[in-house]
Amino acid sequence: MGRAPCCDKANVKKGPWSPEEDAKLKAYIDEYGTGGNWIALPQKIGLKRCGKSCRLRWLNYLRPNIKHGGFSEEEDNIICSLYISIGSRWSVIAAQLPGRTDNDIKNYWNTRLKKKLLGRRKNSRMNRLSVPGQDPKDVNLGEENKYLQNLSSSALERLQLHMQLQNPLSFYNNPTFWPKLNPFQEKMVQSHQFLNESNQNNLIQGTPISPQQAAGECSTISNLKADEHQNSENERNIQGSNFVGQSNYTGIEPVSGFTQAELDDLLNSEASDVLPTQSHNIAEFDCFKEMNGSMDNLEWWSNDFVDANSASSNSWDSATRVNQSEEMYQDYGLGYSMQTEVPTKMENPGGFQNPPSNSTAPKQVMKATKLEYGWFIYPNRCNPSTIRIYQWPSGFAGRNVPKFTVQIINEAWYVGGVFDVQISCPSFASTTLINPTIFRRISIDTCLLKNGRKIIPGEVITFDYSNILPYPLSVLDMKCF
DNA sequence: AAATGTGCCAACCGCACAAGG
DNA sequence: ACCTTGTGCGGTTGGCACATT
Repeated sequence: MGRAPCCDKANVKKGPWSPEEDAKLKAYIDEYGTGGNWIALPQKIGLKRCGKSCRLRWLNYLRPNIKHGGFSEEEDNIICSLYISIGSRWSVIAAQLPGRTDNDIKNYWNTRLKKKLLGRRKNSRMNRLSVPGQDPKDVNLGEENKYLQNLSSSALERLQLHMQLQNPLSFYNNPTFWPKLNPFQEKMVQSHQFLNESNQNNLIQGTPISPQQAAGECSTISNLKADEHQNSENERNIQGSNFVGQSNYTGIEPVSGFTQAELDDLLNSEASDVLPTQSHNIAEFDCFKEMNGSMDNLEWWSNDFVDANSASSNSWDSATRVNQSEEMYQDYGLGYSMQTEVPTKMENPGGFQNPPSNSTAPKQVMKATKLEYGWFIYPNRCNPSTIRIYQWPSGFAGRNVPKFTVQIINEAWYVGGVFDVQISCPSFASTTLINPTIFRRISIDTCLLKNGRKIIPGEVITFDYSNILPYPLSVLDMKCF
């Protein structure tokens, strides 16, 4: 037996709203509010409309400060980045764009932005994929085709977008497109070249880390405990003078504290080898100490990884597997034109003074230990000098959403280059400076910042973009120099 | 000029979830 | 524990406007 209809379908008007109906609804809600009952509302006003229809009309059209059309490049960036990371959670995406409704964004994505980003070659490409075994080289293609066919269209889109960002001809991966470094940065590039090459051997070349692998990475994150002393030092500095002096950190340590053997092990591990150990080890994280070691918190963290393996948000895992046949995608045009958006000069974010890169002047550090909610970072691909930090909304508690964590979206944006990174958080009085940081293949190791670990000047930071399930709310800016 | 195709967007539909009885 | 109800969300559709053939 089906569900009872929410209203008498025979006696409700459908279709476009008339100006009179709009006026009635708006006048009533302006004066009395919705009364907490949309179903009863149309009868009170005398509208022959379904309550759901009234709600939709109000939320999508009549509500104050609603914007229609005219999406800016900045909004495009946000929508795209969030779609790649969280998929079609339009309401969450809409929460990042004041005045925009989920319906508006959904329509905009489906009718324009998706085409703009994915280009028109998708179909021909996918058609080729549907004929396995044509190319003798594609011995494993049949299996992967099955896998691809099982992906949702959303996952495929996100995968394609992701793969585009890994395109070696893309802006992100092609140094010739990058803005020129200042002399200090050039010097740092040269002086750290051998480190880059050394680290490169320890990196997972062109291969996104699956959620399972990410879980594995977290399972080894207790290696970071060795840094706790340094962190404590930093914390004292932060809470005291807001200054972190030059660190002795050499940056030679393998990525994320991994040895090559550990990395190999990680890459060869099956999820079943990894997941069972995670809950034991993550209990050692600072973040859980901050959260009083609550098992609830432990649970959401575990669920986060489980969710990352589920169908709804698994495209990162998908990327890992499909990436084995990356050539299938590599000649996609870069649907997203950002070359023209590269600023000719790096912007100084408003609100604080940034000391010269080679200055020995004290630098302020963001007080990051008391994050009430979580943060995640995503790159503003339009403006390569800017990435953004998002904050978890408190309202999502109870929906298996982490109270706080730090995540990253895509590593490709950062590939190569040396940046001084200054994190500016308006809600904090001070800022964090990473100076210098070698961004070779970058994604924030979620655990590094998740546990409130301070970013140490001179250290090599590894970002991990793989296990992302953020529910963003507010935006803060983080800018690179 | 008519037919057809395409883009766009408001609105609808059905499902999932939470709250309350 | 189960059922009912209201709400929120994402996918889909219908229809209008404009472009192309």
